Amino acid sequence: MGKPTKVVNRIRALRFAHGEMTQAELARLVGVTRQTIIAVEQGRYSPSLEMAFQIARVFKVPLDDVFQYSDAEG
Amino acid sequence: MGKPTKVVNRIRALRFAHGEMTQAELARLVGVTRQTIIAVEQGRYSPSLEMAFQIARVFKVPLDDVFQYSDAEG
DNA sequence: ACGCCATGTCAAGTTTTCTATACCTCCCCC
DNA sequence: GGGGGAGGTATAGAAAACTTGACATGGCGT
Repeated sequence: MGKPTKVVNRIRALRFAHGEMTQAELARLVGVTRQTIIAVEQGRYSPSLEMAFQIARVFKVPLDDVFQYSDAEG
Repeated sequence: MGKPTKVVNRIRALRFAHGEMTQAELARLVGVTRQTIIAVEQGRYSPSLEMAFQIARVFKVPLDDVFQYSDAEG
């Protein structure tokens, strides 16, 4: 299942916009494992608020720039 | 423990700024239980990203207006 | 004094998020 | 034609978030 999540994200785009940053590198900078990044990037589940803030911080953008709430779904 | 959380919030202030909205009413609008609102408002744990977006939506403000990430904290 | 409402606490339980291993495919390079 | 790096899958289990229900306190109105 995983319930496709109401929150969408631009992590993949932001990674490539930041020097082709790999999932492993992002995971290291955020302080989580690689599969957590994969799962969040794919929208299999939405991250904790703390992790969301840390991802935004890595990319030096506001949180709303990484994650958007989509009402239409589920 | 509960780990005092690196994320702080202005939920209480926003509730009072919105017609003295009660915790129970906010919980109803967000779609969670009253205890969850209490715990998040007190910073006992940080909410999921979805819940954070829903709270911001109730108050009609951006997410960054409700929650702030504070690096300094143990 | 009494009831009621808002806030808060505790404890036990479920669901979701996250970790740790392991393994798999595809592409590129030597 | 083998090795390595990047993305992805699967499983089991820990940790955090969230629920349900019961109970305690203080303020307010009657």
